[in-house]
Amino acid sequence: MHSVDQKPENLDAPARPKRCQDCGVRHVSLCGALDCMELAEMDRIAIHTRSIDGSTIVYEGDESAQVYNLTEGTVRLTRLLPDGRRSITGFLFPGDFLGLSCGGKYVYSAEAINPVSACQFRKRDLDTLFERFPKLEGRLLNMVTTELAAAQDQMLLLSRKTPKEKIASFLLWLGTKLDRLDPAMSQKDQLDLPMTRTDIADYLGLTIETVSRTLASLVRDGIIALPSRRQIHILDNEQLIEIAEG
Amino acid sequence: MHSVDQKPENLDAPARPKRCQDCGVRHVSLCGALDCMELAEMDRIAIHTRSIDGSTIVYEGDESAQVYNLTEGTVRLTRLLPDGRRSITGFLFPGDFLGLSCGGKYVYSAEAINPVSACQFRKRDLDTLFERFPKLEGRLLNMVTTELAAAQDQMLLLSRKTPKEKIASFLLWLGTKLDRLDPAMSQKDQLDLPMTRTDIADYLGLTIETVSRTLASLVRDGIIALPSRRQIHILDNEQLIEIAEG
DNA sequence: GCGGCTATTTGATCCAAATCAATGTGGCAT
DNA sequence: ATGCCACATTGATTTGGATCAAATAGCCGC
Repeated sequence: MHSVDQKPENLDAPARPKRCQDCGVRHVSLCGALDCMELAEMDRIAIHTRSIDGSTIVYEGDESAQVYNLTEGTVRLTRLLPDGRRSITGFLFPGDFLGLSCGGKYVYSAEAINPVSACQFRKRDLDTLFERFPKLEGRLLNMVTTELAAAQDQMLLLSRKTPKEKIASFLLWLGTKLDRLDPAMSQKDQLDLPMTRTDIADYLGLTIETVSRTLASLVRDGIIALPSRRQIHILDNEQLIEIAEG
Repeated sequence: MHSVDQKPENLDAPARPKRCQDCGVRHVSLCGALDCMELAEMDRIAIHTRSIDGSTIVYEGDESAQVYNLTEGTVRLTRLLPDGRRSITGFLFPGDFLGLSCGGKYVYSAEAINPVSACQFRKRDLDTLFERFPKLEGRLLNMVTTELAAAQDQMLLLSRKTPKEKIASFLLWLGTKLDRLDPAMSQKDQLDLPMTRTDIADYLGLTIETVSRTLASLVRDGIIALPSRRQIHILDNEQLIEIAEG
């Protein structure tokens, strides 16, 4: 199905993320939710890891002893049915956490869809940290709660939206995500897709053919342009919003 | 669409939940995750409320100043598209929390589908409690994380399972839920549905006709029986499991 | 630039589930 | 009991998106 079976490599001399300009600590990019002290401490116990394009970072069903905080790149979370049908339950971007799930096992596989860097923590180290910084847990609670709300949006999308609405919602969502990553550089109307059509299809509960045809129809209507396979220009944001919701 | 527009009634002399046999405190049923001290304190700041069948407890988009802990009954969480298409993103049972979502607004409506009792907290009271019992937050984090995993299961179901697989998964899931509520009384193979066919359809991303037909086909295959509209006997659990996953 | 490979697009056909349309059933108020 | 009404089932028809099947376009190593 997918040839992705390398464990992430912990480099011998681990590449460290850049230091924060403000406070001098290295970056665990927790969406700006942490103060410097917390950042510094989290960084102290982190191992910096890299995963190459296509490699699997965690495997569905594996013992979940590690938690990751993504610092670079994009990760897809996948679930499989025994016969190979696949669902992508989410994409992770820098700042997102991976592996927080309670209980002993990961409930999804996480695969790098481009070169990824992450800070890796042992779960029990993190627990120790929670005791020293009780507010950390509250911040994570907020993050997970936000994720849950997003998951519910996705359920509405998957169960009740048409392919056109799904694609429109997806493009708008991706726009805000990419914009948040680098507000300076990105023009919100010019998306660089990190994922393939297959990924989009598995994220939206469609086939690649339907994704392709739906994008084509949006091009025909002058709402988007496809300068290349991995680029999408949004020409008419207003109308995209209109399509996304009845 | 649905004639559900009564705010929950805070009874003048609020009915208090039963005291715990072990420790004498009143029940905030947090899935057994709390110790007696925490329970007692949570109970102290709770208002006990009741909602009648069909009433809406919280409205999508409303200011979310209240958190509820369900003690009796069943609640459905719904999201609507502007044109009325509906998705039920989950059902809540006694012990479940409602309204934890961060940010200022509820992201779904919550409706009682039978008579419901709940302990109601002001969010800021809960925050105060978190400071006194820092572990509480960690426990909630675990609960929300578990919910998130369930949400991802549901995404796989919605996007990639066939109607038959959806119904089978639903029945198995409901069985474990109802069983957990009252392990003594319930026989796991005899389900009392709290929800209508429409609710099931909106939960599984199907139409009521398809729900009805699919149940009928399971009856034909001798896998379940429908003694009445709100009762389902599971005759062949093994096969139901087999159907639920390819 | 030239194969060779994979991702993507496009076209033709099919089928499962939605929609449309009755019909049946159970619960409840009178 | 009776009638009413919302809920549920069952049947007929339609259709949107899946599937099957090429064709095309990038992209990489050489």
